[in-house]
Amino acid sequence: MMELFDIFKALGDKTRMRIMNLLSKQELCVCQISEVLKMSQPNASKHLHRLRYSGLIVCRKLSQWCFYSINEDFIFNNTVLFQYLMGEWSKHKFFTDDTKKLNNILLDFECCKVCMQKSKDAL
Amino acid sequence: MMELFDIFKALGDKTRMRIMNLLSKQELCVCQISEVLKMSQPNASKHLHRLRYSGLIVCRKLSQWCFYSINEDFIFNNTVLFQYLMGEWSKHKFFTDDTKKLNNILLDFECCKVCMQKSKDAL
DNA sequence: TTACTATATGCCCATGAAGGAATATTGTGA
DNA sequence: TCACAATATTCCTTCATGGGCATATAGTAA
Repeated sequence: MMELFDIFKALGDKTRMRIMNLLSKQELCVCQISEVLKMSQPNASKHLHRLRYSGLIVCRKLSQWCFYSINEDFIFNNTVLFQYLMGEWSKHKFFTDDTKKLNNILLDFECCKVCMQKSKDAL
Repeated sequence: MMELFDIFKALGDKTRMRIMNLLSKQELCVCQISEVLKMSQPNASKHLHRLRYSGLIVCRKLSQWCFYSINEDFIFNNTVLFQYLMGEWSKHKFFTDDTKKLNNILLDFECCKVCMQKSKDAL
């Protein structure tokens, strides 16, 4: 089994929980995450690595961009837990603020217009 | 809100997850937990303190014994999560082994016959 | 009081995790 | 080739954590 405490350890960190909330909305690249969460790119990258290593997220590479998203297997194997998380994230301002900010950045932020287009084209 | 990541941090430890599994079966005192999990009493005590501080469990004192149990408020506020946990605990041998051992100890272990009786009398 | 029991706390050590800063890697385009 | 962009990795420091051990506390019984 994917060790139960590993899942909880991975989620037992403010930053990683915030990342999971963002990824539950849509696939994102590192620069978008570090922008929304106002953190350095290396730091975001490291947390993403951790989440990926724990099996919670997956990565899809497109030229120089890396698009992260929630691992479908994780959702499938932990449906109830994921439902709970979605519920909590939508309930607390702390997370909905991040979500709002994400939406703003998707509209206004220059950095990732190219990669967003690439992402869409590739689908 | 009870901080979401605090819940996950508290559960993101093998020992504490095992304790939660045991307490989901029934109210227990420290000596029973340390016996089942084969760990020192101070160590069990410290983990229980952590779980209590995080709001996951409560303690009921009866003379020199301390009976720990899952916090009903926690269950009420996190029903879906608790369902998930109960499901996982019953699914994996790692936890069901602890549960079996608990049952054996409740029958055979001398240490807590007195306190178990006290516990029942007090209800 | 004293002895004993159950539990809690404090000290210590070793390990691990988070974040900053610099650097390495990989891919693109000129 | 070189320059640049997105991401990953490494080093370092700091801080949190888990567990062993000894000790303190609280409650009971003689």
